[in-house]
Amino acid sequence: MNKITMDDIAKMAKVSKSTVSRALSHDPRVNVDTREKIADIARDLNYRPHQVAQALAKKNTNIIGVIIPFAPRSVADPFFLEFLQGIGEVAADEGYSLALPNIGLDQSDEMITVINRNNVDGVILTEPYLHDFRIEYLTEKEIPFVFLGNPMSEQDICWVEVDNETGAYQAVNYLIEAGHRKIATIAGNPEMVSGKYRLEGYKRALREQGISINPELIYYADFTRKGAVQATQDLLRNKSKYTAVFAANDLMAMAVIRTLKEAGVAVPGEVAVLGYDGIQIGEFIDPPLSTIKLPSIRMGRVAMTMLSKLIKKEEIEKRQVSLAPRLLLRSST
Amino acid sequence: MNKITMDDIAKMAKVSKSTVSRALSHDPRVNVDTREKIADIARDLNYRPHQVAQALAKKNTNIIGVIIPFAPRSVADPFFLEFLQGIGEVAADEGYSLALPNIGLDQSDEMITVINRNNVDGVILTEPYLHDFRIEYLTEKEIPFVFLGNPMSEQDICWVEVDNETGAYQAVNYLIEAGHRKIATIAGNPEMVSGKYRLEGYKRALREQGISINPELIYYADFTRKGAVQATQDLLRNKSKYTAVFAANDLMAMAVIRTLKEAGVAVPGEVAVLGYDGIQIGEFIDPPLSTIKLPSIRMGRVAMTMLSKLIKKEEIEKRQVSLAPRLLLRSST
DNA sequence: GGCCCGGATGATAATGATATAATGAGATCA
DNA sequence: TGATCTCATTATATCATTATCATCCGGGCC
Repeated sequence: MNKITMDDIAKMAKVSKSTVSRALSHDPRVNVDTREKIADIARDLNYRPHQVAQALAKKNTNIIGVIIPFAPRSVADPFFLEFLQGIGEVAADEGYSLALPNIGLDQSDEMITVINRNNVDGVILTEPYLHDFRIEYLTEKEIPFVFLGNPMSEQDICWVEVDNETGAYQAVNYLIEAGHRKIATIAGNPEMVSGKYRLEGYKRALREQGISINPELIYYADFTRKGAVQATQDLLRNKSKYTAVFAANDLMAMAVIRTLKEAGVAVPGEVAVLGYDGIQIGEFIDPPLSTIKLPSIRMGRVAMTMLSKLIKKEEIEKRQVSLAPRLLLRSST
Repeated sequence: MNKITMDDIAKMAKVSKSTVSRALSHDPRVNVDTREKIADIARDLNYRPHQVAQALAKKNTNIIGVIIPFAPRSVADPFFLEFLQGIGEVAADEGYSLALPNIGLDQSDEMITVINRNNVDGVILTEPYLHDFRIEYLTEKEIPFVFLGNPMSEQDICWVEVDNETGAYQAVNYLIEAGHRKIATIAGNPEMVSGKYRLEGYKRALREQGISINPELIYYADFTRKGAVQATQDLLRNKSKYTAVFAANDLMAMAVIRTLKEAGVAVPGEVAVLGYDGIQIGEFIDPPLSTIKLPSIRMGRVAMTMLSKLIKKEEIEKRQVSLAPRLLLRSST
């Protein structure tokens, strides 16, 4: 099947391909009549510009790389899919495609491949680490990027987040006001911003209410189901008393609930469980999961909108967007 | 930041860029010494080929398009994410990136955009329709493609599936053997292959066991949660008796369970519910969902492996792969 | 000595678009 | 009337590669 090119159209319209190029990109310099003639021919032939050639000449690909944690998290975590949905909506409107590089455990290698091959116009990153090496890398390469989550960098970086500390504070504060005094937490990876500051919020809530922080009630997992099961099993062997568990994400909260139930602990009767993220599936489990609801889809939209402006070098009124967490009470507390 | 090109390397190595190109692609015609010299320089400069230029010259992009139903299904349905994971693993191994075009309701437009712009080497499609127009389109354009699901076409198309009819038959047969006689079903979209044949399996199981098919117990939804809630509400108003519900996917099954529970119907006490897909999240709901487990990740791997061979025009021993469904009993039945 | 051969490399074209400089015709102005 | 300017269009360069054809050179053969 012969693909039709700009040259073909040029010949048929008896003009040069420069004119065709301009006509199709609505350049005002080309005469209205010729533009319409060219447009007609292009439509008749069902012509679509060759994106690769266009990308080479224009130096942009209209492709956005989205760096989502793949194994072991992605399959398990609907939160990122919701976020992706938000990105996708805006990206489609703005004419971008999404590329999902399959990021393994060693993100540095993958980053180099993705970025250095000059085939993305910008990148959306998730899960910032403290002192995230990717910032320096992308800055040096002059690739526009937006973070999901505040990477806590001194630089003026674009990001969208829901403040982790505030959200966690709000969560634990609620538990305290509901009468809980002994509150355990399954914290996330403390090297990640989200892991660290959700724990900080937990601690601040306890402190402000005059409750001493018991290190034996703080467990670390890696935001995965598996890690949470392990942590909960440790918790079950713990001699300290506790009446509530705050998990640093919903996925872990769900694992906590199941593990507790399997051990014969009633939720929320004996132990209340509170999650974080607000994934849709949370309402289907038993008991329906109380959680801190993040506007995941909206965050995706905001991130992509920001990235789009960044790429076009448009003015961005707010380069750091902090959305409000919302306590979503279902039945696990 | 100046991107380094092949020309730069050519100058430094004092050879032509033809030689550089050949050396870097391990062309045997180039002398071993010069090849190593060039390789050294390229490594020192951290050179990566410009993928877009490469794509233009070589006429392939190393990008695979994955057509996943976006709104309203994707966010909701972890099944596709699991499938995507499988694709991603193999794609990474084979050096392909994945592009996720944001497919809206009107798939035809999107297909044209994706395909006609010459920027994917191949496509993986999900959810075949009966007489799927995309087959003709892709065949004509000579774009390699693999379907998730048997599109029931006369042509020799590549696909991976778990036979819908068999899986559904197995599911319903189990219900019958467990003593159920009045079994309702929430069928999927009957224009989709999966919708139609899961219903066929349901019917055959009843027929073979000598149970008459009651059309009043057959409801149609569109594989979404929302549709299933509606269908379940209709079912609740139904005068016919029933003791079990077979839902054509897990997402709907979960909605069925919740809607029944909200109406005060005990699951599985009064009504058993059986799903289809085997998404991981199903084990967390109450009661944990019994289902037909599809090897979603494996299907992704198989599909991508097949597509890769198709692109390279390698021999494919089996162009149609049918994997076995597995009845996964948890507690909803 | 002339010819061929093959290994190694160079020069040039091709890929399909956009960007930039050049051109020609007609209008405007001093 | 010649110079300048504008407008529409063409010609050519550019993008960073790969593909194709050409060249060079030493060695073996007749």
